[in-house]
Amino acid sequence: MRAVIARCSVDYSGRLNAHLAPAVRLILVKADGSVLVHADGGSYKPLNWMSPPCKLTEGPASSAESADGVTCVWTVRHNKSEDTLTIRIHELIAEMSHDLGVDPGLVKDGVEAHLQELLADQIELLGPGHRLVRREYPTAIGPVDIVARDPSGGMVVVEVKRRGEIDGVEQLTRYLDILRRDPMLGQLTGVFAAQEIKPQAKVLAESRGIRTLNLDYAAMRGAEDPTARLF
Amino acid sequence: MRAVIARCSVDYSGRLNAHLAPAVRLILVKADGSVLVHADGGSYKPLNWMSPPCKLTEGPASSAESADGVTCVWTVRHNKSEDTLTIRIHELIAEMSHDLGVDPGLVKDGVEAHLQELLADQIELLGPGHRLVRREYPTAIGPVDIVARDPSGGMVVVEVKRRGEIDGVEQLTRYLDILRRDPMLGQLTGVFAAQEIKPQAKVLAESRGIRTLNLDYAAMRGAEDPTARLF
DNA sequence: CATTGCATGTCGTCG
DNA sequence: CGACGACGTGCAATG
Repeated sequence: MRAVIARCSVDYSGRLNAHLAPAVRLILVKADGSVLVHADGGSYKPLNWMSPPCKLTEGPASSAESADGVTCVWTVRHNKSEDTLTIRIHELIAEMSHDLGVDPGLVKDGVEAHLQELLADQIELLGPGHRLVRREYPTAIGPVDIVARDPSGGMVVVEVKRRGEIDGVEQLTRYLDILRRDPMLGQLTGVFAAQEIKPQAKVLAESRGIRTLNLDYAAMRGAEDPTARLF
Repeated sequence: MRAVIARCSVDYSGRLNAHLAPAVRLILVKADGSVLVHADGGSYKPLNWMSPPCKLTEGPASSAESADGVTCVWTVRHNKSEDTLTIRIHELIAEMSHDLGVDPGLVKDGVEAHLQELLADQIELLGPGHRLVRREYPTAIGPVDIVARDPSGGMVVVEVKRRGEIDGVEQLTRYLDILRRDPMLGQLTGVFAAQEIKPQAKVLAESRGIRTLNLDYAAMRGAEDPTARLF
C-alpha cells in the first residue's frame, strides 16, 4: 500500500470518459496495482479509480505536459479491458508506503438472511396458526424466501426484504404468477415482509392483493435470544 | 485529509454489525470527519467506513483494552443515526496529513443519457420508417425514455439501458400498463433497447410481447460523428 | 425532504 | 466464468 498526496490531474477512459482538473488529492496504490484517487470529501467512493487486475506504469511527462507543469505521468491499465486511468503528477507533496499483508477480512452479522431466518422461526408473525412449510422454496425462476400455510391450509408465499421497495413487490408478483399456474397448490396468498416498506411499494402490493408486513428486527432478535436485548 | 497506517481492529454497529480482527490497515480521515479503513486489496470499497456527517473522537484505551495491546480508541459516530465505528489502534506505524481544499470535481461524459440521445437521432434503428415523437415522454409514473411511431402510425415505447436486466423490463412494463389505460393512444409496442441484454431480461421481455434491441454504442457514435471512428 | 433511477457501482453465490 | 440479487449500496435529479 502506497499513499501519495500530490497535485495532479486525472483522466479515465473506459465505460465512460471522465476528467479531473489539477488539484491536490490523495492517491492510493494498493499491492494488487489498483489505484484510488480521493478528495477531502465525498464518501467512500473515490473521485476516480482503477479496479484490479491492472498494472501501473510510471513514465516521464511529454514536453507539452512539462510545459503545463507535469513532472511525471502514471498510467494504470486494466488487464482485461481497454480501461485506462492517467494521472498526471504536477507536484508530489507527501508519500508513505507500507506492506500491509493479507487482511483477515470482515465478519458480518445481521443482514437479510438473518431476517428470513428469524421470520421462519417466528412464523406466527404472519398471523396466528401459521406454520412453516420451508425456506428457499424452489420455483422455475428462483427460490421463494419463505412458504407457509395459514390456519385454513392455504399456501402463503413470503418475500423478505430489509428495505421493501417496488422491485421486491415485482419479484414476489413473479413468484405468485408462476406458482398460480399450478392448480395443485390451491389458494395462494402473497406476503411482502420488510423492516421498512416504502409507500409506493405498499400501494403496489395492496393493489395486487399482497399483504405487507413490517418486521421489527430488534424485537425479533430479542424474542430469539433474550440476551441480545442487553445490547 | 489524514492518512494513517496502523495495526488496528475495527467494529461497526449500525444497519448491521461487522468486526475486523487486528491487522495492519490504512485509515483515512477526511476533512469532513468521515473515515475509511482500507486493506491492501479489494477494490475501491473500504473494509469499513463512516459516511459524513459524522464526528471522530479519540480516547484512551480502557484497562481491558490496554491489556490486549490497544494504545488508543477512535470512535466515529454518525450525526443523524446510531451508526458507530470503533477503531482500536494497536500500533501506529506511519502517518501523514495535508489540507486538500475543495476539489474542482469530476467531469463525466458518455453514459446512458448519451445512448438515449444517439438512439433518438438514429431512430430508424427501431426499424425502417420509424419516426421520433419525443424523448423523456412524460407519464404519471415518470418519463418514458423515447416514444416513436412505426410506419403504420402505431406508438412505440422505448426503454433505453446500458445493461438490460429484469428491472428495466419491469420498468417498461409499468409504463406500458399506464399508457394502455389511455385508449386514445391506440396500439402500443414496447421496445427494450440496451447495449447488452441479459438472457432472463430477454426472456421476460419477449414473454410480455416486448421487443428487445441490442445497441452498438461504438457504431452509433461512429454514425453520429465520423471522426469518432478514429479513436 | 422523500422518491426515483443510475452506477466505471462492488460483492457474494450459485449454476 | 457468467448471471443474478443484495448492499451499511452511494449519488444526483426531481417533485
